[in-house]
Parts: sequence; C-alpha cells; structure tokens
Amino acid sequence: MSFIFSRNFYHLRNCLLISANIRLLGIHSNRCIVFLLRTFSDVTHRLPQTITPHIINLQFNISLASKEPKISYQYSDPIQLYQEQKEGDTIDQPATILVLDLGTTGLNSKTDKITEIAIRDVQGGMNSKFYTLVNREVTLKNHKRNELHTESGVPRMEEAIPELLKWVHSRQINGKPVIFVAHNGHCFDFPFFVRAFHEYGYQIPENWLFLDSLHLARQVLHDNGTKLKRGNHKLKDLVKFFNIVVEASAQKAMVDVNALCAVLQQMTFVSKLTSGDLVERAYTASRYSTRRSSE
DNA sequence: TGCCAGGCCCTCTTTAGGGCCTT
Repeated sequence: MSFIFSRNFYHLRNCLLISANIRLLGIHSNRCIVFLLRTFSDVTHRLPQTITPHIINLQFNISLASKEPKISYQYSDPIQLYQEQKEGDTIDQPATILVLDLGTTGLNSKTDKITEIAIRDVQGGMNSKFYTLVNREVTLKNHKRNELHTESGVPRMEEAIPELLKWVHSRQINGKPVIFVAHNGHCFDFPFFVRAFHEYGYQIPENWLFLDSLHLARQVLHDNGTKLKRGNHKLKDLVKFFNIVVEASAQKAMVDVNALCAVLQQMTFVSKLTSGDLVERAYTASRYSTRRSSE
C-alpha cells in the first residue's frame, strides 16, 4: 500500500486540485471505516496494513480551508481539431494550443485587475487544465465569490506567473510555438495578460502567440457561407450555433474555456483550418505591448 | 439595462461614426 501511494499520492492529488484531500473508504476489523489522507505521512503512519486488500472506494474532497496555493491542475479529454492528413502521413502537431479565459474586475486593462485564470490545453490528458484565482487583495462585487477569492490560499499575480510559466513549458512540444486562444482576446484577455507579465518584470516568451477566436469566427464563418449574422458572434451565440452542451462548474472562467474549446473544434472543421493555419493567423505579444510602451 | 475601454469591422466612408464583444 505504501509503495503504491509513494508513487502516486501527490500526483493523484495534484491532478484533482492542489488543496484536495483524499478519503479512503475500506474494511478494517469487519467494520467500514474512512481515513482522511492529507499527506503521504498519513498513508505511512495512520493506515492499517490490514486494510490493503479491502479498499472499496476512494473519495476526493476539495478542501476550501487549505492554506496551500489554490492553483489546480486537472485532467481533460483531448479536443480533436481539424487535421488535413493524407494517406501515409504522420500527424505533426505544429504548436501547443491553449484556450484561455480571464476573470477581471472590469474592462479596462490599464486600471482593472485579473481575478481568475483558466487555461486548457486542447491536447488533453493529465494536468491539461490550469486554473487559479489571483490577486486576493481585490474585492469582487459578487459576495459569495469574494469569500473564496480573498482567502489566504489564493496566490498573488506575481506568485501565479512563475507557476503559469512552468505549466506552459510542461505543455510545450519540443520548443514549438504556443498559441493562446481567447474570445475577443485582441481587445480583452491578451492586453490584460501581457500587461500583468510586464507589471511584474516578466517577458512573454517569443514563441508564445495569440489568436482571437472572435476575429477568427467573423472571418471563417462568414467566408464559409454560414447563416451566422453580423452581431451574433458572442461565445454564447457560437455555442448555440454549434449545438454545444456546456457543463456547469464553480470555476466560472473554466466554463467558458470548455465552451470555447468545443467552438474552436467546430470552427476548424467547418472551415478546414489546420493547426498550422491557426499558427499563421496568430500574433506575437508585441501587438499588445506596443500600445503600452507608446503611452 | 447600461455603463466602463478599445480594437476590429461594416456602412452610409473617404474625413467618420457606431455596433460588436469581453469582465
């Protein structure tokens, strides 16, 4: 039992949420018992060896009272984008595609603050989702969300950026570009994102690219002769247009990320856009930092 | 519901105005 958990305990917990507790339900001395496992030492010291063959269930409890940073790395299913493949070809992934959504205190990237970061790698798999609340010092209008947001476990932006850099690097394919996709990203998410990096002395890596799915939708869905009218390219409109079912979640920004992943998938198939085409349509961070330096 | 900022895009443009879209 210890051997199994020594290899998997933290990995298992991190896949769920860094502040998650693991409950093990088993049979011991002919009685049903529950063990709450917070650390590996709980496994080695508190768990009776006799329970080993009688584990009947594992439960995962998300603890909101934890003092640990609340950055979560979660599993997601892969999103298959359109891939032009001829017989005998091997599939070449030209870039890592990360769908991004930010929560903020308002619309002005110069004066408002990021409060929530949600990113999903369309490749899917273990740790393919990055989610965190940030800037616990700011106050949200929504009282219930503000209670979660101001907890001590919520990292400051300068604490979250190094974790974000490490995570993106872990998703990168052999130094190939990373494309961040966001809806109305040109005017909203990307200026906030780039400005936050500069504010804390971080440079956006040169091979990070940015693609606005609103811009893309207006171009490709119009070119494709769809009946989507001008003024109907909100994320909700696209979700409805493609008959996508959106799952609810307490992680508000991740709901939109999941929706945009599905929308992006549909758009690439409707317009036969490969990942390589997305790379060609993406911009560098200088597009969003030029305005800042000229102020 | 409308406001907030601002880049994009469309229309009636040519010089500009206004709606879209994001929290």
